[in-house]
This record gives sequence, structure tokens and C-alpha cells, in this order.
Amino acid sequence: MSSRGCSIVWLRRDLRVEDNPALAAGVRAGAVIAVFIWAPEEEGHYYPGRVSRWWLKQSLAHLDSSLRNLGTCLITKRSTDSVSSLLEVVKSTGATQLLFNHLYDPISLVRDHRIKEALTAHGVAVRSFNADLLYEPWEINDDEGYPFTTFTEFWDRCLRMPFDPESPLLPPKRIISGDVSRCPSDTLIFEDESEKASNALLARAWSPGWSNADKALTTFINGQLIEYSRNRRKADSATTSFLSPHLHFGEVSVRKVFHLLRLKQLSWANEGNKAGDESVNVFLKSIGLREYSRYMSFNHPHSHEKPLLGHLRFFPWVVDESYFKAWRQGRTGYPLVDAGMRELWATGWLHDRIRVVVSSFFVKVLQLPWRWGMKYFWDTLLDADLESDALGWQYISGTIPDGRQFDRIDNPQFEGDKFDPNGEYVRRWLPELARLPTVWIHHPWDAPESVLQAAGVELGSNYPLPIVEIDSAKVRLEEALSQMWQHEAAARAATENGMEEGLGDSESTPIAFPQDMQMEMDHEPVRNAPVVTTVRRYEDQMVPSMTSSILRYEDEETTSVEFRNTAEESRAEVPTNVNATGTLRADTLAQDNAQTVHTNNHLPQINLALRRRNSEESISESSSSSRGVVPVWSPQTSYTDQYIGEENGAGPSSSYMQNHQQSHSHQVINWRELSQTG
DNA sequence: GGCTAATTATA
DNA sequence: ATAATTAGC
Repeated sequence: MSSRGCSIVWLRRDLRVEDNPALAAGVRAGAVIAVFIWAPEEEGHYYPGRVSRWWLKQSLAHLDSSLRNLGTCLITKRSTDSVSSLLEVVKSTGATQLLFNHLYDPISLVRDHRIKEALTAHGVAVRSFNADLLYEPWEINDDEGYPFTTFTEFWDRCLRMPFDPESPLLPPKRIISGDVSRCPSDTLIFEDESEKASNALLARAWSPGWSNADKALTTFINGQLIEYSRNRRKADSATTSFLSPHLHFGEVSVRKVFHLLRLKQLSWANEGNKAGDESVNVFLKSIGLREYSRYMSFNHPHSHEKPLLGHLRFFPWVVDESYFKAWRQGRTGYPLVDAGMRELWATGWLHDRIRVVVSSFFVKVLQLPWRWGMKYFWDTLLDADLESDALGWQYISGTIPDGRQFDRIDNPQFEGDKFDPNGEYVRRWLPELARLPTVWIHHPWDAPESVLQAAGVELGSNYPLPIVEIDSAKVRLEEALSQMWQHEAAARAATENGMEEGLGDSESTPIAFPQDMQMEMDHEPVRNAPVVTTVRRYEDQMVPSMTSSILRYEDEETTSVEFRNTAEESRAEVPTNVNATGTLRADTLAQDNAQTVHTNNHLPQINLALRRRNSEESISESSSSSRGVVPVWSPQTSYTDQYIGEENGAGPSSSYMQNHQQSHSHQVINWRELSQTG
């Protein structure tokens, strides 16, 4: 065993020992060194928020103790550069192999690619696996081989794939530990003094860690799941799975979730239990949305900062920090919105329905830039997840082809009647309205003065009047939209006249986040939650895009040869390209594809396909066709040109991308060739 | 059975 | 908001 050298299993958002392909491969190969690297500076804007860090801390401790029971431990490293930290671990342990599971957020795509290059160059074998998804993003394409652009089609295909998702792997019985005597752990600091008190409260409601996640899954499947379909409308009830933070950190395998759900569904279907059967479908769909968020991030890595529908670039967002602040504090004057925002701040948790309500209000009524809201969710949610958040906000904002209609404004008052008919939710989070009769609870501004007085409500004093009237929001939205279309048409005309990138393209740079995103504690319900003092501000940097590499592909012989070698190496380890039913696996196809293409012109076929689609077709969006303009799925007009410009150094925040340039241009081939399904 | 009203779902 | 589905007559 030891003659083979040991494997580093680099754990990230796969903090579990069960169904962890990278870990399993390491155990199979011999001695294992499990490593977690805390390098939040690499995340740019997206330094994890307080509650998310709290979760991570607990989850790592839990994992470490499991690993110790199995015969090893978790080595933790504090770093500002994962690549050099991994190289250090290699040096101090003599490891010959690096194993990890795939991530699909834009930062990881680039970073993990660099790591493959760097470690391979140092003679370390690198293998990576799918542990996060039912199917890899590149496995799901339409009949012509193009990625889907709407969720429904995507999910339909996932459920009808010719091969099932991998079956979950059992946890290893025992792990042989590599020699870590010269590889000490760093102590990781996840909270500071001011955060401890609020964090202590979290432990009452949540139990991070993979075996707790497993219990939560079982509890849900044997409990609330059967009623999931019927209960999903109720905003204020404990009828959800509460799995999302567990899933974010990979404490539970989505493939295990899938298999258990299918089993349950089968037995309910056999009993003729319609409600149960339907509940499984509905819950599976939310798993599907999580899958789709990775799919979208992989195919459009800038989707957390740019609308996918090109014309939305020209929407004149209201850059008003006082609106933003009122929203964060739950002082908009709309009870359902305010209750939601206060619950979010106080608990780090929000029912999906309420997330829709508050974010839709943010985008459509306040017309604030959706990325601000997304960032706030990132900072405050316990299950903060960049890919899911980006999908959610783009959906709400109507900036993806199957998003909500852009010109639709939901009225929080009516949503209140629907989701909180008795006003219990509002009363719980807005004590100042607690004595208001239910008829007025979602629109106190209409209540007679005597009623307000009796309830102790003083509008404009202890509870605000609506900061924006719905009617004026509608008018403003109309105006903004017609402005948007004008700008879009002007830009289009400019491009057609050969002015190329000259298009007064101020919107190509996302609106910066406000300087002050801290939450000020000047209202009641959250008094005992201290101010977050550790929101770090790192230098403004946009995350790099993989799409530019997809569209502007300049392969270099040396690199591709290197990749091919590595791919062959790993394939030798894992010879089974044929699954149980004898169907050719998609990853085999992908490899063959890529190799074929190498001999042609260095362009993987999928890239050609993307390029063709982007330039020849446009995807029409229902809400806008009435205006006679066909919006385009933005690669063509916006980010193709735009990102090339950025890579040339013209962009405002090209530093990160310049640093990563070479790796950047080989992104796709890397994933397709080096990926292994263990 | 066929119409309208009410309900429901909507990524 | 709206389209689709179901309930009620």
C-alpha cells in the first residue's frame, strides 16, 4: 500500500464520509490525507456570512470526529491561495495523488482547473469526481447536443435520462491514514467574539454535520414529505425538509436523497397514494432546481452578476441605498415583506415562498439592482448558496428565459392574504402590528384611525407607511421598461452600424455593491443580535467568466497533450466506461468527443455548438415579444464582445482574470477530459 | 353534458 | 397576471 504513495482527499462542499466518491477513491487507493482549506479571500465579494461560517465550523468538527473514528483526521489549512497550500501539503506528506469532487461556481471552475494544471505539473496525479449532482452539467443536452435554456426542459430530460444517477456509496469502514506528522493543521477562525452570542442561538435550531443531515433526511422522508405538496403554500410552517444548508455543504448526497425519494415514491405509487406520489414529484423538482442552478452556473459562469437575457442590461435600476436599507431592516411598510426580512435577519432562515415575496418586492417595487439583494441573501442566509441564489434572483427578476414576467408586479398585500391568511406570520415578526385585526394586518394603511389607535399602531411612527405605492411602482416600472427597450434598440443599431463595442455600454459593469451592507440594529425584534462587524470587504473584483473561454477558444498543443495524458492515466484506474445495463456512458462519449475534436481544430464540439447557437438563434421571451423585439440569450451581443474586452484588460476588474488567464482558456476541455466518475 | 365560477399552479 | 384545472350548477 504505502509503496503507492498516499492520496490527498481535498474536501470542500462535500463534508461527508458517505457517498463521497473522492474519499472512496482515496480509500481504495491506499492511505488517505483528508484536507480542508479555508481560503475565503479567494471568494472575492462572496466572503461567507456569519451564519454560514457558523455552520461550516460545526460541520467540519463533525467531519473531523467521523474521520477520527475511521482512523484518520481532517487536516485544516488557513490559506489565501489554495494552489500553494495544496502543494505544501503534497510536499510535507509525500502524497502522489490529489482527489476532489467537482464544484460549479465560477470561482471554483477556474481555481480547480489551475489546481489540476499546477499539481499535474508537479507530478501529482489529479482526479476529480461528481459528488454534487445527479448528472454532470455536460451530460444534459437537448437532442441536438445543446444545453437547455429552460428549467422545465432540463428537468424533464434529467428524469428521462437513459441511465440512472450513480447509486450512493457506503461510507468506508476504515481509513488508513497517510503520514501527517509533518503537516500540522492550522486553527481556523470562523467567528469573532461579537458573533458568538448570536451564533449560540443557532445551535438550538440546527444540527450541522453529515450524520445529522442523514437523520434530517430520514425524518423528512418519513414525516412531512407525504404532505409536502399540500403544505407547500403555507409560508409559516415547518413543513419543508430543512435540508438546504446540509445540501449546500454537501453533508448529504443529493444522489442519496434522490434514491430514497424514488423508493418512497414507488411504494406510495403501489399503494395508490396519489398525494404522496405527487409530493415526491414536487419535492424532487426543488432538487431539480438545485441541479439547474449548477447547470446554469456551469454554462453561464457570470450568471451571478449578469442578466442572462441581454436586453436586461439596459434596465435602469434604482440605485437607492435608503430603499435598500429599509428593505434589509424590514421597514418597507408592507407587513409580509417586513416580517420576512426580520425573520431572515433574526434566524438566517426564510421559507421559499417568503424568499419569493421579498425578492420580488425588491426587484419590481423598489427596482433595486437584483445583485444587491442576492448579495444580502448570501450574507445572511444559513443555506447561502451562490448558484441557487443566482438562479432564484434571475428567475424573480425575469432575466432568464423562463423567469417571471418582467412587467409583473406582485402585490404583497394579496400575497399576504394567500400565504398568511390569519396574519400569524406577520404578528410573530412584527410585534408592533400584533394587535391589529386580521382584516387589516396586510394593509394597515387602509385601516380606520380608530382601529389603528386601538391596536397601538401609529403609521409613520412605530410602523412605516409604504415606502413606495404599488401603483406608482407600476408606473415607474413601465417607464423603466420603455427606457430599457430604447437603449437596447440604440445599442443594437450601433452594433449593426459597425460601431462594435462602442455601445455606451455602461451597464456591462455591474452596479457596485453599496459600501455599507451591514445591518444596523435600530429596531426592536433583533436587538439581541449583535451587529455583524466582520463583513470583510476585499478589493472589488469580478469573478472570471468561463464563457469567454467557451466562445473564444484558443487551444495550445502543449496543454491539450498534457490533459490527454492525465485523462488516460485516470481512465486506466477506472476502466468501467460501460454501466450495468451496457449503455455507453456519457462521460465516455464526452472524452471521445473531445479527443476527436483535438485532431480537428482543437475545438471541442460542444463549444462549436454553443457558438453556433448563440450566433444563429435567439430565444424569444414571452413577455417582451409584444414589443416587437426579440431578446437574445446574451452571449451574442453582450458578453462575447464584452468579455473579450475585459480579458484584454479593458474591463474594470480584470485583475483576477489576468491572473488566471491561461487556465481560463482551457476550462471546458479540462472538465470534460479530466472528469471521472469513480 | 356543458356552462360558469372558483381554485390552483406557475422556475 | 394568467392560464389551466376543477367544482358546482
